[in-house]
Order: sequence, then structure tokens, then C-alpha cells
Amino acid sequence: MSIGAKSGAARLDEAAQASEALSLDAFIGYNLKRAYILVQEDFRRALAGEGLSARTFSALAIVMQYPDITQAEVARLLGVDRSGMVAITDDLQARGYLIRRPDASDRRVQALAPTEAGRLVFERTRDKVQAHEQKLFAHFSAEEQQTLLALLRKIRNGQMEEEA
Amino acid sequence: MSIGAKSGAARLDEAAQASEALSLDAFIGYNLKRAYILVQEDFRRALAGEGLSARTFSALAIVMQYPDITQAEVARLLGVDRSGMVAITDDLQARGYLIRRPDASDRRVQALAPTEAGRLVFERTRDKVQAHEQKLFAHFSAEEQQTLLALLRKIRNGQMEEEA
DNA sequence: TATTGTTATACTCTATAACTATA
DNA sequence: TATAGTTATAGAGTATAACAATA
Repeated sequence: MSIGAKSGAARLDEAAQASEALSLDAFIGYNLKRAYILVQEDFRRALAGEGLSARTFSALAIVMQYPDITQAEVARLLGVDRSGMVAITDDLQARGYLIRRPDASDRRVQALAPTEAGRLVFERTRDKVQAHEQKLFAHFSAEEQQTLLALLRKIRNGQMEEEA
Repeated sequence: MSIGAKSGAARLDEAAQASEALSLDAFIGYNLKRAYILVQEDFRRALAGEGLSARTFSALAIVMQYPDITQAEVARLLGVDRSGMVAITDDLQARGYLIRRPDASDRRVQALAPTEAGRLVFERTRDKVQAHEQKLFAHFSAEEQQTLLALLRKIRNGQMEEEA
């Protein structure tokens, strides 16, 4: 089964002790990636029945928060390219969750407004996501959750200051 | 430029205050994603000159840490599918950073062993990544960095316990 | 000149299914 | 039966470049 005489697991443990310094686990970036993958998979499972992906959920949340926002503004808030917003908007409109509303004062833009169905599905999925996040972080104390949230936000803050 | 009489930014600030409860920023998952994207882009920039991606770097790190490991074991450690390891191994072998070494005791497996060039490039890129991570988290205290690391690891721990 | 929405396009990453050779 | 390595393939997500309409 394994390469030498020892079992694979035993060999790995031994090697790990011998070369702690080489470990990926020492990098924040690596741990961030692994954590993100886990949480994202969990998120996907939580929203499986709703037909919403992470990005459509996020876009719908932004439209709920800022009714009559433009696609370009949503893209900026989410940190993605304008071009990617078309498919997301198409998807949400096809499901009847928002409408493109022409703006009289600027005929280039189409304001995005949630429909009643969009409002309902957002509130339902938001609750699902909240419940799932609570389950996912059940082994975290309230303080640990707040600390994690604050530290994750701080990563973005440092980056934003650098850009400005 | 904007939809109403107000500027886009002013309108967004106002709306944000009016609907704090709808905000994506309340979700750990969303903040984790945004943070991950930033750190990953930074990582990419740091390794731009080396021709190594995050996954090839990670795989090389594992092979350095566990010489003569198999592709399947690397895949398990990295949490990806075996099939994806082929392209990564091909890439690292084509660059001369590792070799596939047939295993006499199990002719299905090919042990992965770093070459001297692989050792050198790994140590150089690891230092680059460390330096870049230090710069990226310069606005974090040493304690904050350790706390973040511990909390990120804890996310995976909770998941792994659940699987076991 | 700059911006909005849009299309076409290509690239990265990843997973699934199937195959073979081995165990 | 199960596992290792492999291939083919398809999907999600994202970015870039270009265009017309409009500011």
C-alpha cells in the first residue's frame, strides 16, 4: 500500500515532525484558502435548493440594500468586472427576482430593482445562510466569531488604504 | 451621472445606514471570500516571476516536506482530486523541480521527489511568499496574525471532526 | 474623453467519469 | 474489490478587449 515498510500515515507524521519549517500551515494565505473552500462548499450546500450561487446571492443582497443601483455600481461593490454582471443580472431577472428599469435622467444606465419575489427569496436564503453559518461556526464562541469577522474585514481595510 | 439628484456615493452611504441589517458584511463567509481574493491576488503578484501558481507552489511544498510521497497522498493533503494532480506534477516535472520515481514495492505508484533545482526554487519562493505575507499583514500586530491563523485553522478542525 | 451595458472570447481551476495496471 | 495514475471532458467563475449609445 505505501512506499516503504511503514504505513502512509506513520510516515507522514514522522516527516512532519522532521520538517516543521517547510509546512504550508505556517502561511496565513494557505489557511485562508483552505478555510474559504470549506465555507464556500458549505454555502453551496445551504443554497442548493434555491438555485442561487454565491455571486447571485451577493448581487441580490446588494440590490436589496441599494434599490435602483446600477450594474456598474454593484460590480464595484462586489469587486468584480462589469462584464460579469450581465450574466448575473440576466439570471436574477430570468428568475423574476429583479427588473432592469431604464433611467430617464441617464439613458445609458438601467437601474436594478428587486421584485416582491426577489425580496422573499432573498430573505429566505439570507436566513438559510445565517443558520448554516451558525452551524458551521458552532464550535466558535461568540467572541471568536466577532474576532474572526473583525480580522477578515481588517485585511480588506489595509488593502483599500493602500489603493487610496 | 447618477440616478437621482445625489451623487452615487452619497446615495450609497445613505442607503447603507438605512438598511444595515441587509448587509453582506455581516456574513463571515462573504468577508472570508473577499479577504481570500485579495490575499490570493497578492500571492499571485509575489510569485509572478517564478512561474509558480498557488497550487504548484503548494504541491511543491508538500513534496519538499514529504519526499517520495505519492500523487494521491499529495491530493489528499491538499484536498483536491487525484486527477488534478497530473497536470500539476507534469508542470513541476517539466520545469525540472521534481521527478517521478517508480516504486519497486508497488508498481502502481510513482514517488515524487524534489530535484536540487526544485529545492532551490522552493526555498526562494517560500521566502518571497513570507516576505509578501509580512507586507500584506504589516498593519496587523504579531498577536493579531497569530489569532487569525489560529481561527482559520479552527475552521478546518471543526470540519474535520465532523467528517471523522 | 469617459462611462454603461453588452458580447465574444479565453483562461484558470476544479470535478466527474471512465480506463489500465496493479494490489 | 480497491487503489494509483491517467485522460477526456465539462462546468463555474473571472478577466480582457472591443463595440454602440450616451454623457
